Amino acid sequence: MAKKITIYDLAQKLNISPATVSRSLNDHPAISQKTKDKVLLVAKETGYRTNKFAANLSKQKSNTIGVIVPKLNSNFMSTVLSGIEKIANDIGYNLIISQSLESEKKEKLNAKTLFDSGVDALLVSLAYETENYDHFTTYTDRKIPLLFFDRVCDLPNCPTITIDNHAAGFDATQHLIEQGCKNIVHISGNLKRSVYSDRFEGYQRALYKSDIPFRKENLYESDLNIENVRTFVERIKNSKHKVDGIFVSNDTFAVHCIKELKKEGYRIPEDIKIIGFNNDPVSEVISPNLTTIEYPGYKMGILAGESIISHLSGSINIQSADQILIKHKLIIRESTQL
Amino acid sequence: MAKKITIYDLAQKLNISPATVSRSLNDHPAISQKTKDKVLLVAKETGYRTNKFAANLSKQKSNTIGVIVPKLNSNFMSTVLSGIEKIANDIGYNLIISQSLESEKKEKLNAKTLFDSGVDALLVSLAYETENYDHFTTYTDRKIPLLFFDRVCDLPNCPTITIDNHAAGFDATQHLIEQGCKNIVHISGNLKRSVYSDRFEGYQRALYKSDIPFRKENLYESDLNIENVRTFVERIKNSKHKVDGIFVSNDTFAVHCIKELKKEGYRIPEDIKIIGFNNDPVSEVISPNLTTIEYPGYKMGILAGESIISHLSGSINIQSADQILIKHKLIIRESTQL
DNA sequence: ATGAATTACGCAACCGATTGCGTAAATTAA
DNA sequence: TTAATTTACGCAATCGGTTGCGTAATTCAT
Repeated sequence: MAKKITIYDLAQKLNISPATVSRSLNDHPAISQKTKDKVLLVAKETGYRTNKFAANLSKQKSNTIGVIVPKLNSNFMSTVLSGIEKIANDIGYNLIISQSLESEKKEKLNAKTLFDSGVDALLVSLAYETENYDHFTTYTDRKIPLLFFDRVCDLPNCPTITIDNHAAGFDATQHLIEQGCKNIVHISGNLKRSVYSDRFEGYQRALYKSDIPFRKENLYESDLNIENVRTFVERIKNSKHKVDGIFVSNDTFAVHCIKELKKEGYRIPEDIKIIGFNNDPVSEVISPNLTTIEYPGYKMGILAGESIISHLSGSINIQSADQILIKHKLIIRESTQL
Repeated sequence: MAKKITIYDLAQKLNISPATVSRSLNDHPAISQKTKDKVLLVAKETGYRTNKFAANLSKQKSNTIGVIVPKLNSNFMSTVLSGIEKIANDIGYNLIISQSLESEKKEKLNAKTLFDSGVDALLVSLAYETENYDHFTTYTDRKIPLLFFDRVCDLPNCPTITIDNHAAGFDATQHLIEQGCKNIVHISGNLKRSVYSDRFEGYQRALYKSDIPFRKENLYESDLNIENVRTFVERIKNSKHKVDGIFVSNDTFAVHCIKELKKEGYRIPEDIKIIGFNNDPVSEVISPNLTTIEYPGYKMGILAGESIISHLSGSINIQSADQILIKHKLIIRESTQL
């Protein structure tokens, strides 16, 4: 059971003051190199470890970044987190990760807990449900850097990182149109979230541009839970107007649609063409391979990390509310091409 | 910009001592209900938030659990983390998550950082590389609960959570044998990790039990990175003895093997039967659907969380080094059955 | 009513590092 | 050699709760 040794112990051993020890350890310019060396040496020998609790208290910062995500266990989200962690780890920050499980209530709770834990910054991807953003004012009031990624909101002066979902939705739909689709269904997530509503608008704009009328019944809003695939396929089957293209806002859902449609005897892409979203690993496993929009999660994580760091280090003016857009890319595979 | 208010402020407002405020806030029995009520009320009104830094310092605990995983972005690991987070969150603990990226060096660094951050407990799934476990003695010395899951090691008095990999490897192989396979290849991860070596032993035992000789060339050890699929398939093709069954220690790798083998003209399961491991979502997307071993990640996370919590709350004797085994299950699908 | 037993709360010493301010010591200038 | 700078370090307050111990206040028993 190793003894806890403090700067006071070191000070005593060296016959100097704790203040000097502290400054030496932090490489403060007002301390001579000779003294620093002595301190560092003894610190090594005794196995001194700085007590973060004390340092945090006196500095009022924790070297910790909080993250709230809807759920950890999705390929996209864990990839983003992986990127964030990489950056945080590289510069010596810890990451406290919590999930809202798509519940606004839990999100509020997590925001509060993380605040009380004294995170130096907060990264958020919103829950489906969240409509009210008051739980973040605690942060903005105290000038704690706050950044939204993927599922963002329009809070003033809050940087966001997303792809251009509007353009991506447009590109996806446009691609289907170019492949000859005349009656395209769009399966969307919760339209309260701009990620989805933007894609939906892009979809509409593409239709409009090609003089294809938008039919209300061609919009299918859901939580993209694959349990709903069945219902959706029924709807396709019973559709008055023959559906020949589907733009799904999520690869996993798209993949299961393909499976189900194939069971129903549809040929893909001959009868129906399908495009997904995210470029999830499953998109290359399904047969036919799924055309999709690449949504670079890791890069998003890296950028989110870097961006929040730069805010923390104060190198960026806190008022400079930036909106980072990451490039998406259309990846054409078999599900939309003969 | 809200003012920071402390227990001293509350004390002043109420004309009582900070000690009483503190005890009231913590529902200490020595304080009358009347006083507690008054304190709570004023605390609410003024928007008092306890300063965790100070509390941590004086209590020498952080209400934080550290986690080190090889990588965040795998379906299995993020599912486990999701379970851990659920438990931690429910009982008011924060989770600091870091990834070793399969590097022993980084794992050591993370262990040190988390220790310095004052985590109350540590959950670890080891990196491929790790052979030396000295970085954990800091924890055991200080009696900080330490638990390994999935990729575990045999440190004395350290609880572990795994499935019975030996039995699972046996079941997988036995299943292939029952389906008529005579020459079964095993694709394993790094055999330094017991998860993999146990499965390998199970594989051997199953062969032995059916009087099938084990051929050295039928063991393929790799990092299970799908870039190696190609090499592996070549090896199958050029094998002296016709391979008719493959047991892969990882679904993702197995799925890509199927893709590649199909390209080479092999029929699955007619020519070669394949069984994977993990029951990853992709296993139900590939055609033919992949037979696999279910490895309940979420449950593992839940158990890991609960177990470490019980150690924390001291309800379990610290010496009671337990080894929790989670039940696995053989899931038979098309890739092994005609 | 009075001593004994409870109950309710305050005092003050921590927890361990940080930091503004002041000053002795060392260096330079005159 | 002495005064003016500069350098190097120490003092002591501070961050905000927590908690052992002591005592005043209240309740109970007789």
